[in-house]
Amino acid sequence: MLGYRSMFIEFDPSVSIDRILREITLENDAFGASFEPQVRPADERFGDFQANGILPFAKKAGLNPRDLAQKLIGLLPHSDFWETSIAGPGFINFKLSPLFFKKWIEKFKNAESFRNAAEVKKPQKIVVDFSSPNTAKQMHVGHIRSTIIGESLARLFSFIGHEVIRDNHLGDWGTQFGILLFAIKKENISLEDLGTDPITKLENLYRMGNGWVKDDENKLVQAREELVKLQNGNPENLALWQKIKDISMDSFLGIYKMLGVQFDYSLGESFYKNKVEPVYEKLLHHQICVENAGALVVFHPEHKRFSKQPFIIRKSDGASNYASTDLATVEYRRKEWQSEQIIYVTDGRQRDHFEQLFMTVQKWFSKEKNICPILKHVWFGTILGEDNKAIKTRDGEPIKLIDLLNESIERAKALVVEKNPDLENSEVSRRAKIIGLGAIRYADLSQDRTLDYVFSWEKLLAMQGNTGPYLQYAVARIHSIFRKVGLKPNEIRISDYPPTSDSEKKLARKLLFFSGAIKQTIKELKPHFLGTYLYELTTEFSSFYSQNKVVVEENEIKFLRLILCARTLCVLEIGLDILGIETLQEM
RNA sequence: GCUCCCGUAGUUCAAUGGAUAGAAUAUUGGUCUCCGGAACCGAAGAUCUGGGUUCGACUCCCAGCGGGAGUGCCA
Repeated sequence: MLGYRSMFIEFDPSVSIDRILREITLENDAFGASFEPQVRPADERFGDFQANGILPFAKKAGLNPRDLAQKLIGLLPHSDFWETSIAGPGFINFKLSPLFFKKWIEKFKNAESFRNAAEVKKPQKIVVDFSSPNTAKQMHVGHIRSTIIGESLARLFSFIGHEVIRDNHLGDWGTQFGILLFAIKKENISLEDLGTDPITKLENLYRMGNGWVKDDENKLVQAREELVKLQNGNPENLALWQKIKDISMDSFLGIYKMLGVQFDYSLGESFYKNKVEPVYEKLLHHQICVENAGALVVFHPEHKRFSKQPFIIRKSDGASNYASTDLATVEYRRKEWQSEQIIYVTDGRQRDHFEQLFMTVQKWFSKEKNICPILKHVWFGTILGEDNKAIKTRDGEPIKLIDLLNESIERAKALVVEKNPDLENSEVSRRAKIIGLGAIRYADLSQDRTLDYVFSWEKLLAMQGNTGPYLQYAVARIHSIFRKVGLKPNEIRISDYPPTSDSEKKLARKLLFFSGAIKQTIKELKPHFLGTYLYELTTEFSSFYSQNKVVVEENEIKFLRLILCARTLCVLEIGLDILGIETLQEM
């Protein structure tokens, strides 16, 4: 009887506690199947986990919550793994025993066992659609969030066992090409000979062209003609367009390489331009869309807003727009790739668009009795300028993404040189890159993605306090300890001792919450939950490190502390890798 | 007009409806014979206003106030 009820050492201990509470309440008259344990991590002062479910349950049943809590505790089989107590109005606190910590540390011993423990039961094929810059322009600060958040989510999905397809949905078929082609021809520019920074040249040309057409109706007409020629397949314009795309991709790839991002596909809107006609036909056939003022639009009568606000899928001049290509894209990803889930990582200002897109797709797929992939819009806040307005490309000075990245690397370089005056240049550069890019990534990923923030160099490039380099520093120090003892982290044997000192226990305790942090990050698709957890783990480590000397005479104490270091290192390296932040052995 | 997002220490950010709202930074006092001071320990400092729901509200609902966004042919 106690066999199946006995506590298993789970990656997430709250799972075991929840299961046992459900088992013992299920057959009991006082509780029954409707009892929800509500197991949460507890405040350190009270224990390690708490079950809050007694309070609402007692209220509903008209019982005294403390009495009921007492009853529940009475039903619990004795365990060497925890102590329970009732507190406040009826919280049940679980304080895990040193034995539990010892067993947990023994069981989850390397990246492999962490990964296995975190794996989902049913892996899915998930498309992550992110970054998606427009060709003919440089990537600017506005693109950093999609790129970094998207990559992090992709890594997270992979970590828990999903199959991930990274797709860079390039904006390579917009109206910008009319203006750009016009400018190229008028200035008689050769795209083969744009010098060392071709993308900047293109961008300047576009800006120039944009200025012309604004003031001159005649030039606007000519630019439109170039666009029409391109869309009709004019070979000259098509060749120029392809060349522009190649130049753009070169510049994007430089940034992706720095950031460790690799796409499986970069299909872009142009890929779908010939796939929209059948979509129109199908949606018309199913009476999902209607013609309205010359355009083809979708209304959703059941929706308070979209019953009036149209989703325009074909413009009145017959041309497609991003709604058209997005529809075709969903169909392609489902049919060709069998995607079960599609995640779009874009600016929050596109929320209406995606809401309308998703509703339309669901109706469409439902009519055809096709399985509709799970569609999620992972939106993020705007990066604002000093004036609290979005940083825009057209006016003002857009901050180029490449400049931001390089600036951070330069700042890191100065610090690395300051700390290591004799280090050779190549190693300085290597470390500076990892530290500088880590700082930027962490700055963005450590805050809730849905919030806007005002752009500031200081914020993005900070290297002290709650920052990427702080986490990297802890990793480097752990490596340093292992160098000192001449052992590798995976060579550390289990100590006979469980965590005993205050900071040993606190550190071990924090390690247990890794799984919870992963789950919460997945549930909300918000990497800052993981970032916050890693920061908290790091502060526990730093505290432990300064209060407990690791390399001591007594072997069992030494190995206990070394194993805590090894496990902390493992969690930090896995977690930081999910955030896309590289680590160093020395910094 | 309608819809959505956001108002938390001086500043920048946290807080699956749960116990005394956590950090960073700035200010300030310590650690400084230490396995790496990019560190550690301490002090001080905050939930926009008013109602409501709840055993319990930063969190949910309503009304204000303030900031931002979207709202038919850009993406």
